[in-house]
Amino acid sequence: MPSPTAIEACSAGRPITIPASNCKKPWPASNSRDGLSRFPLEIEISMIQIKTRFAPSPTGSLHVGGARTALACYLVAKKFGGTMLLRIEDTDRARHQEEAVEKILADLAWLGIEIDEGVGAGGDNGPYRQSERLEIYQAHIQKLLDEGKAYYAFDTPEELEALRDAARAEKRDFKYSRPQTLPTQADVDAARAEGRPVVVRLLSDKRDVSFVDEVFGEITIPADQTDDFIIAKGDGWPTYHLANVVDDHHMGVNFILRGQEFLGQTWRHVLLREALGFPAPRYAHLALIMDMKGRKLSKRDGDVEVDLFRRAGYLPEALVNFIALLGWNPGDEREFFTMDDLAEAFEISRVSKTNAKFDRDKLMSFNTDWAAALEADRLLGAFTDYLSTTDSPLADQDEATLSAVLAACSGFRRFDEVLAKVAPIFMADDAYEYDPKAVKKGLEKGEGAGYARLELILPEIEALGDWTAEAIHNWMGAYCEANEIGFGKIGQPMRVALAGGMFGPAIPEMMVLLGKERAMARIQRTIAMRGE
RNA sequence: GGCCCCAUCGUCUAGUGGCCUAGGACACCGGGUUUUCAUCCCGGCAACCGGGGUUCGACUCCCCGUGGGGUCACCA
Repeated sequence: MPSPTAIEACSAGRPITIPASNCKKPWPASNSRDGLSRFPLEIEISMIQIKTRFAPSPTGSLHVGGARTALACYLVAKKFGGTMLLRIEDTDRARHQEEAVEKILADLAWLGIEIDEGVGAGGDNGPYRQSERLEIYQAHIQKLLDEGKAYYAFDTPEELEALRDAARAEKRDFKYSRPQTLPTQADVDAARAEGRPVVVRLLSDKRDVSFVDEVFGEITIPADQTDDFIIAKGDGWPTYHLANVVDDHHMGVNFILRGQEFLGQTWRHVLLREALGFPAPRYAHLALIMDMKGRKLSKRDGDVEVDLFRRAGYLPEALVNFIALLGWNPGDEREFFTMDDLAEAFEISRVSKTNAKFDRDKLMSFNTDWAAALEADRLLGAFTDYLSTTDSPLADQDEATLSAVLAACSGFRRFDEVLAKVAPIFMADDAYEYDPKAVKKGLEKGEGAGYARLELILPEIEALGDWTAEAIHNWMGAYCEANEIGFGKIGQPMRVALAGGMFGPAIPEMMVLLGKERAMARIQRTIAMRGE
């Protein structure tokens, strides 16, 4: 059964560094040269081994809000040569989804966020899944009980709900009222015998609770807003608050970054932490990401899961760059950042307190820029990764072909656009479809001028010696000049003949991708269509 | 509703009392380059939530109002 030794065991031999938090004067900082804090530092930052953690609950795959938090954890750890830990918070057995853990790991990896310790990385402070740490939590709960800092309670959820309803009806806050005399072990036994639930509540100090947040400054929760919250559920498992505080301490986490939804609940953590005798970590809460209507981002808004962006043809570099700039900026006018650039430039002191709206147009713009900037190798790798999520016939092409496709589509915004542009090329020569509007405009207009032009140029194309984009392009230019016509006069008919529509890569590139034989076949097929 | 937090172009934001006639980027509008789509280039439109203070001087500091968000679980 749980004993104090279990507690000692999990913190044995691990010196706890005291972070320079909890300093009084919060605003503004005059000496935040390290960029880590807007507040005066009491300890040189270089002396502290920073350890951040991302602690998702495995209820689904990673969404952009989680990705942003994880990115901040990664960046802070990396900037200061610290470590980032990944812990899975699965104390709620009902909502647990095992596949979610693998998905989260894959999403983080795709984004380029590397975990130093924890699930998927190992380490000496495990296990890193809360579902495997029950004894540790129970030991701490028992310790609190033994020291008179926590007590048992037997209310049923129904009774609690009734109390809340009553409070609401009277327009006053519901706060759990502590019994005059705390239950004894005999009361516990009696309750159990009666079949009543047995939970444990923290005996909260009745006082205002203050703490310093690195982005929001000093936060104070009035005493009348706190109460004796539950730390152990009826099923014996700890609540989020207890498990979280215990784990952060024993795992050596000293810098907590998380969403702003926890800001108003942090008082529970400080009270718990103090009852447990743990030193204070530094806190930084990140403002939330909203949809374009200003509401909390949800699945109703479409792609909010990282994996969906991957499947939609976005580059992880672009997503990371965009997300990093949601609520943070370097202070100058740079906007283009690699992960390494971010790690160097990122400063908690420059993180905004305002919620940010997730603007897909801007994400698209970043993606376009990144697609143009990425080295050919990396771009090819990303494209291959994208193709692996589709059922496109492109997925079977060799690297040389894929590279040629990418080059032919330079200026593209997203991988799905590349796919759309070259799709006709990778269909059978008698299978791609003609866009009626394009046929009318490029072929039929002017009493079949387009068809006539195709017939005229076919022999010249056949006579072409070099089948390279450059040679084809030169020939087209020379032909237009010799016949005193504009480029469009042959370009439009050729485009329709080659791909059936009015958009796609440049014609020479398309022809090279097709090969001479297939290009000719397509032109012939198109000519044969005349008069049908 | 109580409590906590926030408030500059449509969006992300710069701004730490005079450098602000408020800067950049995306979007949008106009023009240009281009054989198509896209890219790219040039130009333009566009904001300090309101009211009181403080000050010689407020986008910047204080107060109130308004608006928005978060949170008030045996979920995390």
